[in-house]
Amino acid sequence: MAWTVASWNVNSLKVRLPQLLEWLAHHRPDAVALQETKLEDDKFPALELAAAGYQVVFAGQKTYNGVALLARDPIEACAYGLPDFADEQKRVLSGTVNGIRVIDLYVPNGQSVGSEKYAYKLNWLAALERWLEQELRQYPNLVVLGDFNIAPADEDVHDPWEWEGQVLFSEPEKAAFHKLIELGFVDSFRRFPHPPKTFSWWDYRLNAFKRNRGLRIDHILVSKALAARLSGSLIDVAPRTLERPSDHAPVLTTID
DNA sequence: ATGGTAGAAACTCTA
Repeated sequence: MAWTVASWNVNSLKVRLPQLLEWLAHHRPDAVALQETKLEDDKFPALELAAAGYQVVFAGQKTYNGVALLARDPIEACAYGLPDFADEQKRVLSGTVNGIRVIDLYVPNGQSVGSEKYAYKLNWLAALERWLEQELRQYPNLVVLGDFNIAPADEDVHDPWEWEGQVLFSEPEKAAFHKLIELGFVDSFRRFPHPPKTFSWWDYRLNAFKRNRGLRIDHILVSKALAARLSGSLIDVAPRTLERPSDHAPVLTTID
């Protein structure tokens, strides 16, 4: 039986809940990782999602960040945050669904190369790498997905020359992404053919979506054991065409 | 040309 997992940076779950419910009804993914919920936990729409057939776990805060996992079957052994990296920002949430360990990430944006937030991003990614090395040993069936805020290769950027050296596409960020891959992950999207210039995020400004001036910064990495079972991958741009969209499109991967 | 838009919240920060 095929198993589908998705990731979507919703940029405010309060605003995007109607779009999310519609999207869940249409795609019926088995597990979903959300980022930028921007909700404190007492405001999380657990009842609405339960009515849609999803169990939920979440780690939120006011105004910024916030992650959540949704699944049709129970989410077990939940864990919060990066170990050995004290952080008030709610960016990491883990759980086991249908025997597959799922880690939802909202990687720091980094703001601009050389800024304090950029240094925080690189330190955060180094801590992530150390942790995922251990997680891979513990969980052979491991999915790490979310908003990585890194476009890993030229093919993932509408204009690599324009973006060269910029945050989301700087060499240290790309190096950090490739070190994650080298731990033993596969970028599920690139296991299947896609049209050129397929992206997952477009700036709200300057008609970037209409002009397809996007980046592919949302990723679903799967361990080698799961990579052998991949049967498809997709970025669903439809929600980005709606009124009042998130700036990110959902990404999906199916495992047989 | 260093802009512009969106979200949350509070007249600014983050992305």
